[in-house]
Amino acid sequence: MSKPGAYTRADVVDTALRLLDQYGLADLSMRRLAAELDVQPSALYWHVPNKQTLLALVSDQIIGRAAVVEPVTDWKVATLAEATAIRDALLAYRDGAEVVSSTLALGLGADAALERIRAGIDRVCADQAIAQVAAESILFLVLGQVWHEQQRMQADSLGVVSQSVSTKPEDARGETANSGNSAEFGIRLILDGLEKKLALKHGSR
Amino acid sequence: MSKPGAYTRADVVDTALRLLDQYGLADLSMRRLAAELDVQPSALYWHVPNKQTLLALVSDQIIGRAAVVEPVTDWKVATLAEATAIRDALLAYRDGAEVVSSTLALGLGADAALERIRAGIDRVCADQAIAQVAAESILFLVLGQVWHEQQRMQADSLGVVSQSVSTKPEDARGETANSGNSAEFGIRLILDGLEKKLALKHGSR
DNA sequence: AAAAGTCCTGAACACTGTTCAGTACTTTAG
DNA sequence: CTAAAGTACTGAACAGTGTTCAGGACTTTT
Repeated sequence: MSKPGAYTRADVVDTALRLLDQYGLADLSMRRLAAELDVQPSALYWHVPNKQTLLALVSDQIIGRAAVVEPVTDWKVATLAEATAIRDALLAYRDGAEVVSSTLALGLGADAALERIRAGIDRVCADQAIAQVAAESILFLVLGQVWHEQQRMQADSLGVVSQSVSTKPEDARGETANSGNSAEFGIRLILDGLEKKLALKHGSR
Repeated sequence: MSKPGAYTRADVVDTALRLLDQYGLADLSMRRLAAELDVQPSALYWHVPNKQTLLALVSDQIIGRAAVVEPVTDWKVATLAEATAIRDALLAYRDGAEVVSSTLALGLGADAALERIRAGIDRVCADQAIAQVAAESILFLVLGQVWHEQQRMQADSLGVVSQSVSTKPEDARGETANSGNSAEFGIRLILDGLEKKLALKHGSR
């Protein structure tokens, strides 16, 4: 084994995730992470090759904590539930969408998200290429929306309050509920489009 | 006026855009930009308040150079053409999608892209909220795809060549053509889904 | 001739990710 | 029981980063 007080890679990743949620991605530096663990910055590089990899591990942690969806028969409902679970997971951590987006774009990890969305689609879509594009479409859509949303949250909380006239009293609750629905709405557009395409394929046989 | 050899804000932005395309976003530092203009780094802060704003201006430049689409009657064709024009604009500059994504997420500029896509949708969609979500869906989809694509390009060119067996001779041309088609495919899914939703709304009256 | 405005210099501040030789400690091997 | 190997870390440094700020030329306006 090792020294009793020694940290593992999992400890480092967990602490990084906690700091991310607490201070945001911009303030998540290797030095800050090291200080939080009462350790020299260079110590982190024993556990992790570089910061990018650390963020990839954090990403995996974020989407790994997405709720498990109970199986349902309708593939559209199932896929929508899967996408919503991922959406909620991204929303659960500060700057979650930005971290996962970057990681995914760089091609490191975070593939679990795609796989989960594809699982529902694959049940009805035989064409692998179509299923892949459809799943990517849904994932990019969710990531883009949540990223935008989280950035706005931070901007709002950071004093740039617009206090505009357009803020009707009912909007306070209404907006949060609506943002969830309008997120679903975009996904539904893709699913409906896919359904139509699949129906045509079956019908033209 | 001013000293003849003096730079304008446009000069700074244009040079930034050139350096972005040449060396990529990661290597686009204020110091490098200053060196390229034969100027001290601090001089840049007379033209621009900070780097984020600079990148926002660069973003506007990128999507501002998207080709003008000739007007067509079919709203779906028109919107698809608009989205494709934006896609091509992003692809025209190295790391174009990443820069625009970040700018858009931060809520600075790059709204022109959304407006262009919405224009086509607004022609048939009376509900502002629906049109907004549909347009956002398409834009996020395009940004995500191109970002991923450009990152893979850079990774490939940077020696991490997979030289896998799956690279059939025809794929060299085929992939480029296909990536365009599969990009269109995702957008079409959204447009088809929207069309169905609109048809239901009209039919249920 | 004086004031105002424009564009930039030079130096510094407070960070950042990362590397590397060395060190204490624990576990395994002979 | 001693020697080697492996684990987890220290301390210092390197080479950069965005940004600020007092001041200096230079041009234009008053």
